[in-house]
Amino acid sequence: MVDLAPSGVTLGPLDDIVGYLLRRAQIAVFEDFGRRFEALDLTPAQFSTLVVIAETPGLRQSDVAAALGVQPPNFVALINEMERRGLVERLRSGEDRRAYALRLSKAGAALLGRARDAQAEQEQAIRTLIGEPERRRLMQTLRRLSGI
Amino acid sequence: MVDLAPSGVTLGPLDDIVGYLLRRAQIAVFEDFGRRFEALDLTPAQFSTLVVIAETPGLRQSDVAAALGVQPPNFVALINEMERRGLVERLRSGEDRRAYALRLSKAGAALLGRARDAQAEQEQAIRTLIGEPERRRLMQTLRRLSGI
DNA sequence: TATTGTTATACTCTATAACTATA
DNA sequence: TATAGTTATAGAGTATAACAATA
Repeated sequence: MVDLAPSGVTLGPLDDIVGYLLRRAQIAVFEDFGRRFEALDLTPAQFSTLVVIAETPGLRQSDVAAALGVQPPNFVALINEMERRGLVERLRSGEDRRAYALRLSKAGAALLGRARDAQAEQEQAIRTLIGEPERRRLMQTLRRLSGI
Repeated sequence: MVDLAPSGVTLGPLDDIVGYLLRRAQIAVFEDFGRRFEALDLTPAQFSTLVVIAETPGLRQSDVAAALGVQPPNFVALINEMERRGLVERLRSGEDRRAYALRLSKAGAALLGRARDAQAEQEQAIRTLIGEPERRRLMQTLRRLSGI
């Protein structure tokens, strides 16, 4: 006969561990992203791909994949889908005919415009929650933490 | 004939998006965790499970799973593996014979001790990187961000 | 020989439906 | 009829090996 503990669970020490809190916050923010981007039908990976291509049109697939930390084989399916939807164009390079130069289509640029708006709204929600000075401070700290 | 852009990729606006920086920092911190916990053979999910059970011995599986945000079916395999390794004990409850009361074994408590040391070292590395006041401020902000 | 993009594949995480044994 | 734990399964995300075309 063993007794069960009453179900009032406490996370205890977990609530003072940066990695744990980082994970929980990341999940919450990504779920919020999912709700905001549902109508646009864009995942975080697709959104960041559009942003990088818009920033530097003509990049090779491998450069974009490396910048985003995606393995080249996994990036193929991601670009296939966005090309199928008419958001991204693959253009064979004249200099190196193995490589594609990636560009946004008109539709891709238009969708990215709407996506940036949705993204700005999320950033505004974060500002409302923690304040702008704290948001800037958080971003600075997160950049440093990436170098652990 | 299409020109490729020179491969100097810039992430552009992504570097000012909290969600993106959160994800990058979380990946970096979890990779660091992976290196530190390699010898202990513990994943973040296993470590947090040990912590919660140690904090409140006798909890049911479903309570621990809910506290950690793991679906009950996925939690079964996690507990199976830790029971197989002799770290966790499943004890049939007398009050409710459907439920298990979870406890750490001696070996589980010992391994958790070593894991807490490894975890404290990671926390110290973070202190070295960003300073203790900033670490406390970060944790507070992350807790608030989880409520987005 | 090396590199770009690709295919095939496998492994981890996560989510849902449906079962069993108890309540 | 409902709940605790379980099984089966399917979908993402991520990783590596090996190939064709081109350099």
